[in-house]
Formats: sequence, structure tokens, C-alpha cells
Amino acid sequence: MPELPEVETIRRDLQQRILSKTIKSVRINDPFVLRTPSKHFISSLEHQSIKAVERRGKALLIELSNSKYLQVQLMMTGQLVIDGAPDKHSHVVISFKDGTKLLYNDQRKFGQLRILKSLSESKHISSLGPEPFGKDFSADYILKKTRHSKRPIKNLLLDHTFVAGIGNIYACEILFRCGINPKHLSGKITQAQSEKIYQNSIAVLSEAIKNRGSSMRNYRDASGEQGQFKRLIKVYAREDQPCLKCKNLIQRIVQAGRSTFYCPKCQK
DNA sequence: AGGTCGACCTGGCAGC
DNA sequence: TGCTGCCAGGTCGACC
Repeated sequence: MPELPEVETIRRDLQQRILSKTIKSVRINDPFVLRTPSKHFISSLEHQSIKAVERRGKALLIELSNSKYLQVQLMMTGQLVIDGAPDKHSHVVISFKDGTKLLYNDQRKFGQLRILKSLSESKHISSLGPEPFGKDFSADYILKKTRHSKRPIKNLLLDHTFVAGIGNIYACEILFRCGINPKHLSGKITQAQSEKIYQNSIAVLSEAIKNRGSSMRNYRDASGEQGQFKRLIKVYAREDQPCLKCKNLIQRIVQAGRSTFYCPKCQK
């Protein structure tokens, strides 16, 4: 569900609210969401304190005092909520010694929690491309990586081995701001276009983080609040509504099995 | 080897 | 009201 800005918002909230706290107990209401056997999951967490809260792409990494990591993939509907009221979707409850509770809620149960001895143990994390805000992501990198690709540019933006953390909403928004058609073949991206993709990726993602993410449906931050970026969204989920630049109708197409929204007039 | 597709699971919504 | 079908922000493995 959440993309980089939403996961980053949660990471910052958690950093503020659970850093250095010690875990007293862990309750598993539904082991389906665990990718580590319950017993090992619980024993890895109990009596440990929180050393750091990090993020790689859309993965949250909570570092423990035993040097292990709790990796959380929220997928479509996962939420990490502090001190909320547990409901039927609260599959894991982590209680701290000071009384604080961290809930893992997940309506669709696509999300995954696992214990890592080290980050390299995770196949997913090892496969991730550069972070959009990292030094390895640049216009030159985009140009180099697109040059030999025959896929539409939208599909490449969604590929986490190309760049980490960009999902369906922000891929649509970035391409709209670039004025690039999502069907445009990656191999035909010019130097000027790669520069635009780089600049707009940074701009869209930073604005979204500043607004604490976009809540389309299920996304909530660690306090259970909705994000505010939704009102700044220009094309996503706006099928048949007028383009905010040219009044032409926004179109929905399907690419690689995912909905793409774009303005056929502004995005050539 | 690169790329696409369906499956994973649940719930909201539109249409009949 | 109640049923059916479609849709959903991600990731993985099977397949072409």
C-alpha cells in the first residue's frame, strides 16, 4: 500500500516515539503475517530495546539492541499504529515497558513481518536499486539505465531494482509533471527527459513527505492520521476528470497489470 | 534474461 | 436489501 513518502512518514514518527524503548511482550493474533516462526519472532523481540528505525525503499527496518532487525513490508493495507485501539485487523501487538503499544494492522494480510540477522539476509532488500534521495540516483543514472530498455517508462519507474520506493501513485504523478507519456519507451528517453524525471521524482517525493503522504484508501501514519498529499495529486485516480493544466479528460489505461492515469494532451 | 501475469486476501463500491 | 463483479498503494514465483 504505502509508497516511499508514507513509509518515511511512519519511520519518522516511530523514530520519535519508540526509539530506545524496551519491548516487554509481543502478542501474535494471526501468524499468517509472519515470515519468521512465531516462537523465534517473539524471542528475538522480547526484552530488546529499539536502537534505530530505518527505511530502504518501502521496507521499514527496526534495529534492535541484539543487532537483529524487524523488517516490515506494509504492502497494500499494512499499518503500524502507536497506542491505537486494537481491532480485528490487529495481527501483532508489541508492548513496551513504559506501556506504549505498537499495533501491526493489515486488512488484506498481504504485509509481512520478519526477523533479519543482517540486512544482506533479505533477498528483497539486496535487490533494491538506489534510493531516490541517495547519491547514486541522478539524471545520468536514469539515462544509462533506460538506454537499452524496451519497456514503457512507467513500468521502469515501478521496478524497484531500477529505483527503490516509487509505487503506482507517485509514478503517475512524476510522469505528469514531466509531461512524458507513460507509454513512452524507456530506450527513447533523452538527456533532457532524464533530467526532468530526476528533478520531478525528487520534487514529488519531497512534497509528499512534507505532507505526510497520500491517503487514498487505507494509509494511516503511526498516529492513525491520514496524509495530506492527496489534495496535491494531479492525475492519480482522476479518470474522466478534467486535466488541471489543459482541461482535457484524464485517461486510465492498464500497464503491466496496474492502472495508469495520465493526460494524453499534456503527456506526449 | 528480461518482462509480464496471476496469485496472495479482504472489503468497498457500483450496478442490477 | 442483497447479490455479483470489479477494483485496490506491493511483491513473488511461474511462465513466455
